[in-house]
Amino acid sequence: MNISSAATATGVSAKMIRYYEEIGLIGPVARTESGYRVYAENDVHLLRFVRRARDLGFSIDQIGKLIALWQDRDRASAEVKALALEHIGELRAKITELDAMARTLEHLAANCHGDGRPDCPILEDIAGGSSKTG
Amino acid sequence: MNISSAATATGVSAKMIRYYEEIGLIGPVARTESGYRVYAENDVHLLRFVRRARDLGFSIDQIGKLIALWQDRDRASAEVKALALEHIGELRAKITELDAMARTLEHLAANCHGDGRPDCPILEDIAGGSSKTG
DNA sequence: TATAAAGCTTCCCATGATGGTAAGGTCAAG
DNA sequence: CTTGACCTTACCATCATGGGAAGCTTTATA
Repeated sequence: MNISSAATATGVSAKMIRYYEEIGLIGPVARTESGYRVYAENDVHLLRFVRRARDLGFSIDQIGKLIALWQDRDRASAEVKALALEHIGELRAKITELDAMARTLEHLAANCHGDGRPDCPILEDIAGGSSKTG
Repeated sequence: MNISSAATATGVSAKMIRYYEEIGLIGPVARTESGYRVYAENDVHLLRFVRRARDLGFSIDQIGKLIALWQDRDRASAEVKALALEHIGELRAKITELDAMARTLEHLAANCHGDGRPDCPILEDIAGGSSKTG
């Protein structure tokens, strides 16, 4: 299977497949005599694993660890769980941060006429740097 | 006021102040004869504005528009509000996306023993690519 | 005053994950 | 045997930020 078939089969672009190989996330793959990459079932499984982990928001670095655990028959599930919980913590922290921004803006927007007049609590807040919204 | 005083006064690093100038977000600032940047009160206000807008998650591009509106006495607050609502939409969409990831992982982690055994629904899900969590 | 320390300037590199493009080799179909 | 589709590597761009080097200026100190 060539790289574009592997890309179609896994949802990982050919560009990213080469990148993952370059940075060592996945090992070097087999090549034809002329240098074309050749993907076997195992390689496709691995690429699907990476794709799914990316969809769950894991960083490349975390995915490297997940792959190592996945391929280690003697892993302790505690290690996997710890990695997942760490990532959940990052996600929840980011959500909290974004939600604070959104709530602040929602308060400001609720108090903005949104008509032809120039008065605008949104700009006043950003200019003033205060956090009060009502 | 030199660049590092301006940085301290606004919470924008000297590095970023130069960058904002370079990309045209803020206009070129006054210079001493020897080429050192000199910041007046107005410049400091503008930098604080940028800083606050960044804290609210606006992109550089959006901040450029906010600055233009801020400095336009004849602006319509509707334009500012539209910009804010657009950004709120982006924030809420991102939050929804991250929350879906977090909830999926929380389900998987809840079903993972997290002990010395290798069995792990987290890895099984990522490897299997299915979305079922229970 | 001479010298050292601190601060300024520009320029280049790196991040993380992804996309784009260009130049050149390869393969399959007509 | 040509054409077109596909592969390879190598470089550039994104977005916002930080790091560092080389060289000039200003300030502080002996």
